[in-house]
This record gives sequence, C-alpha cells and structure tokens, in this order.
Amino acid sequence: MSIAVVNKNAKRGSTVKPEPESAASSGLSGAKVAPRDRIVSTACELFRQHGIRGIGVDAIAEAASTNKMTLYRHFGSKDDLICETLRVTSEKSGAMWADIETRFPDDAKAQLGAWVAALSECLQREPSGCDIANAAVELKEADHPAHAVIENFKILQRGKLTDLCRRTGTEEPETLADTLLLLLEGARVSRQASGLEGPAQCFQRACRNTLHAFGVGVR
Amino acid sequence: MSIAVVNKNAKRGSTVKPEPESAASSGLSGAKVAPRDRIVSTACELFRQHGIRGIGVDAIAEAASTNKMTLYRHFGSKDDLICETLRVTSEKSGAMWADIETRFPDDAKAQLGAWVAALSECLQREPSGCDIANAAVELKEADHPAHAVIENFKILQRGKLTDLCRRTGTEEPETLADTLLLLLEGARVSRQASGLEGPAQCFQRACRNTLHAFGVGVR
DNA sequence: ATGACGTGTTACTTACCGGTAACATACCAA
DNA sequence: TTGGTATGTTACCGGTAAGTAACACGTCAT
Repeated sequence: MSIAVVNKNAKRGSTVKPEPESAASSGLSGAKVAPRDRIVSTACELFRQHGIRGIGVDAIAEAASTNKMTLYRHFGSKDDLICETLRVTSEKSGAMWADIETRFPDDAKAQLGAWVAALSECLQREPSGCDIANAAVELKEADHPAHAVIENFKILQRGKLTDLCRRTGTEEPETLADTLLLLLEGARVSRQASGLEGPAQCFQRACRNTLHAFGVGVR
Repeated sequence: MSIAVVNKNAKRGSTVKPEPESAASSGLSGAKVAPRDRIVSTACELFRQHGIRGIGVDAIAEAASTNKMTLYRHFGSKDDLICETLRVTSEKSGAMWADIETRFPDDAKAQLGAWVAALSECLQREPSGCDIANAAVELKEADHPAHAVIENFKILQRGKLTDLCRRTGTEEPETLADTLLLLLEGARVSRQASGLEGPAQCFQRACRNTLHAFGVGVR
C-alpha cells in the first residue's frame, strides 16, 4: 500500500526555537495566531491534500508548529478535529453567501449569477473537490460525528440556494436549485478524477444553460 | 479515530472446513469460483462498503473465504488489487453500454434515454457513489497506479457518451455529454452526502430537462 | 507413485497511528 | 513573588496494517 510518507511520528529535527511566529502557513503575517487556530487551518489544508485518513494527528501538529499534546488538549480526538475543520469550512461557505448578498442586494438573478461565477472560479483554483463531500466519501462509518456536520451543511446550502432560486421568480425553484447543486458537486468530483480539461470545464456553461432553461437569464 | 472494527488481523474462529463452495457472497450458486475471482468480487464489495483505506487485505481475504497468502500470490500488493477491482468495475460499465446498444440498435436517442434510466436506477439501488470517482477521492497520492485506470475509464466513458450524443444529431454534443456527466457524478456524490431525498432525487428530471434543452427529446 | 501446483496455516517483521502520562517551561495576572 | 494556565517535550502503550517466510496439505496429470 504505497502510503505517502507524511507521518512517521513526528520528531522535530532541530532543537532551535521555531521562530515564535512563523505564521504557520496561514497567510497572516505577525498576527500571533493561537495554536488552536493554527491547528485547525493546518488540518483543513492537510486533510484536503492527503485525505482525512491519509494524514495523522502527529503530522498535523508538527505542520502547525506545535505538538500532539497541545492538539489533544484542544480537541479530544481526531474525530473532534475533523468535525471542527468541517464546521470552519461551512463557515467559509457562509461568508461567500454573505459577500454575494452584500454585493448584489435585492437582486436575486445577479446573486445567482455571482454564485455560479464564484464557484466556477473556486473550481479553477482548488484542485481538490468539495471538502465536505469528500469527507462524506471517506468517512463510511455511519455513526461518525462528522456526518451530523455534513448533513447540516448540505441542508443549509440547499435551503439557501432554493430560496435564492425562488426569489428569481422561476417556477420549480427546487428543481433548479437541485440541478445546480448536482452540476456543482459533479464538477468538483470530476475535477479530481479527470482534471480541469475533463467535464468540469463546462460547469459554467452548463449552469448558464440550466438557468436559461428555467427562464432565469443572467446578465 | 472511531475506525470501524473490521480487520484485526483475521483469525478464523472455526476449524471446520468452510463448505468448499460457499459462493463467497457472489450470487453464483455451485459455480466453483476460483479464489482469485472471489477475492476480486469481495474486494469490490468491501471497498465500496468501507472505503479503500478503510478495509485491510486480511479482512478481504477472510471475507473471500481464503487467506492473505493466497491473495498476495495473485496480487503483488494491495495497490494491485485496487487496480484490478477498478478494472473490473470499468468492465461492468462497458457491459452496460453493450446492453443498451443491443436493446436499441441504431437509435441514438433511445440509447441516451436508456443510459439515463439505467444510471438513475443504479443510483436508487447503490447507496455508494461511483466506485471509480470515490477511488479518485480517496487515493490522493499522485503516483498511485490506480490513477491510470481511473483516467482511462473516465476518458473512455466520456468518449462513448460524447459519441452517443453526437449520433443524436444535436449541436454541441460535447457540452451535452459533459453536462450529463456532471449531473451523474453530482448525483452520485450527493447521494452519499445527503441521501436519496437530497438533490440526487432530481437526477432524472435534470437529465430530461437538459436533453430537452439540447433538442434531444427522449421518448 | 510421483511430482508439480495451487492452496491453507501459522507466525513473524516492520511500521504507523491514535491516544495518554509525566514532567518541564514560559508567560501572565494578582 | 506566587501561582495558575497554556504550551512544549519525551516516552510510552495498544492496536492495526502491509507484506513475507516456512511448512503442510490436497489434487490432478503423467
């Protein structure tokens, strides 16, 4: 099983102090990010890169410039940490929604167009698919606590999008919203399996076609 | 890390012979399935149930009514076995295509309709998404041999579908095919994360709408 | 009978990984 | 100063996983 060597029970090579603030891969410069936050953001990144099962807590802690004990003081278990990263990811998505709403207040059609554009752009940038959906694929144990977070996010996302579609005045807003969600999830998973030149490349066009078919001409 | 207890270095509980032919979960009755084939079909099943990283070779061998040594005599490594299961899954998909073609010879529109219907039915039946796409999500190591199999399958599938769309006489057959693929992948991943009542439920309707929009009225 | 061949069995090695214990250190507030 | 709190360090435990070695057994063709 060619498992990528990422873990090996971290043993810091150097004895020197690792520069009190090395910003821990999080873009913020001298913001003095607390260990807990470094751990969460690092975990997000590494889970995305290696998969949830593909990275160990030790490696996460080390990459966050801290250690396993501190990690376990903040999160009782790896599962807890997983749930937290999913929650943070959900919140990021919520921020995107808020941003769209402030940019195009009271203009449902423009908001829907912005949603497609934002996700399309995100699709170009992020090589990995939807972290939440990926977690659902990886965590098959039916009783895993992450499933609650996943379900919650999916319901919220679907509700918001359906609502937005409804505000455009289209008939069958539910079908429109679900169709767009299928295209989105499909594009994200397809991007992982087939790259950017695969079916994912037509995500934006497919969305526009769909919107047009539902009588929601954008722009 | 609440890992489902499935492996624990298999130790057969009974000493009695396990009935020379217990059919190893493969429907065939007294067909005397060879160990190799039992292993492959069992692995397909268990990978789907627990994920590729979630099940060990020992558990697979035991579930196939054989043992790890025999498994390793047929497949040099777990990675080899993974590739083989993906190849088998690809072939099953190929069989579906052949079936559709024989049922509606020289009728591209009917074939496309049958494709949607078949996948939709498969979506109802199989709780887990596309095994190939799931493998792509789980195996993040860029150099994993399975990626060649995955890519090959995806290219083949896309080619076949694009060809079929082209034969319906529609303009932009590539866009139609890619849109349908996005809907399919999306439905499969959404079914895992949100269940059957989620966005996946509108897969068939979304496909019909798309076909209609591309001037390919089915039925 | 005699091999060869596929298979079963047991035991082992190596390695990783989640999680914990015990102790040391730094910093901040009263 | 004192003491609490968050953090760092090291070492360890138990479990599981991939992969291998050595040997025993059955079957089938010659």
